[in-house]
Amino acid sequence: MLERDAYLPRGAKELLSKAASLSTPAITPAPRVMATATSNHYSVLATPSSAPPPPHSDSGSMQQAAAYRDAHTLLQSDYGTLPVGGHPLSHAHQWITALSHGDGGAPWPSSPLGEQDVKPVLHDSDREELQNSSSLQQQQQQQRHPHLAHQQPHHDARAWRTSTAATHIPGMATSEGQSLVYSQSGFGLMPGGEQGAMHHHPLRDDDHHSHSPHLSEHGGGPGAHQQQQQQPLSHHHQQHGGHQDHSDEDTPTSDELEQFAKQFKQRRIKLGFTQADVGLALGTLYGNVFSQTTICRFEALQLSFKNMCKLKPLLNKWLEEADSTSGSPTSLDKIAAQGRKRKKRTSIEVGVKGALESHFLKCPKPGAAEINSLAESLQLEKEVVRVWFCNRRQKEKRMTPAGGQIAGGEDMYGDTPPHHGGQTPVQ
DNA sequence: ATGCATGAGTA
DNA sequence: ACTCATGCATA
Repeated sequence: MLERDAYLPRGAKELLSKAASLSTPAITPAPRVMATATSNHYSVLATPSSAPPPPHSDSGSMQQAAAYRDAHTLLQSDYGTLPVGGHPLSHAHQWITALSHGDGGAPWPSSPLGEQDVKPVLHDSDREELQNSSSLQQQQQQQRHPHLAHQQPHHDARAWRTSTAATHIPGMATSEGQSLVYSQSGFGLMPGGEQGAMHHHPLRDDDHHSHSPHLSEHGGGPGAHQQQQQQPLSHHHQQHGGHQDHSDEDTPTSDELEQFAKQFKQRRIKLGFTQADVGLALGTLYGNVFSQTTICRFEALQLSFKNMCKLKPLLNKWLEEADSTSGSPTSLDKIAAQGRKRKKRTSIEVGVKGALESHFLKCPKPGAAEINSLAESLQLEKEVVRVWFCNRRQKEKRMTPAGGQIAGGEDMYGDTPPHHGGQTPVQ
């Protein structure tokens, strides 16, 4: 019940807390300005937002860092304040409402920041390209799941730490923001190369579907991570047959990644940067902005193997940059932000969580019906329950070094039905 | 540091 | 409807 309230824009309860993570050490090279928390967000009706005008609006790209922070802060607490054409978004589940209903061009014109996108290096043309950095992922993992047993040295999320399989990631050694075209396909099949003979043929269905991308630009509005897409690069799934040794240096092995993460964190701290700073810098330097969360997870190795591999080069480059420019202020730019509506985070009570946990143990992949009943009994939104399970599964896969479960691997739960399109076996 | 959330791409 | 990458909002 409480949860439900959260959805409503009534702004019943919103504590604007923010800032916790934004506060950063004072060691940063760039002048940072902390924005003062404005005020409301959800309480659209409660208090008319007072969008303060941006201090700067030109494309000066210098103190964007500060600007960004400001912007960020404002935006965050400003969700419900968008004066967007007053669409009556008051339906319970319309959190994400508005985003792209062309109401005038800019989805979130209300941005008090004024910084639309002043990125020196980013332009529409770029957006498409640079985005590709975050594109390699899922397919691979998914496949390993069902039947990867012998196909590849599954370096999947949970097992990747244990398996020191030497995986190569072709491509992506570039040092340019725009050339970061990671080839994920190579990733998936490369194992055969070195492994020798475990794979039947060069390409199984694995690679051909691998490719893409997805970018999620969802809530990350402010981050401005626009869509990422990778280039059509012809799936160069180079076979393993004499696979060229990537002359570069990216062939992250689990150990390497671990080492790197460790090192990275240390350096970062020594240089006086926060995780958030790094994320921002990556955006301005290479076009892909990442949040503090992602950097944090990288350092904590809480990302999937593939994801780690993808980020490593970027972070590595940033390290070099930061290192060389340690004395001089680098350009900490920003990125424009767009506000987006995001549902307020639902807090699930412990008791309810326990119930969910129990069900999870019994059935990690509940069918729609089951989710429904669960939702009812727990008085949660069905969507919330669904998402909870999704996140729960992800977490399991993530294999945080903490629990130390690192399963050996195979499939944890039954996955999608082998054939015959009809999910929801459980009913 | 982490929980809940979004969304692209895919099955 | 799911997975996976990613992140806002929070603890």
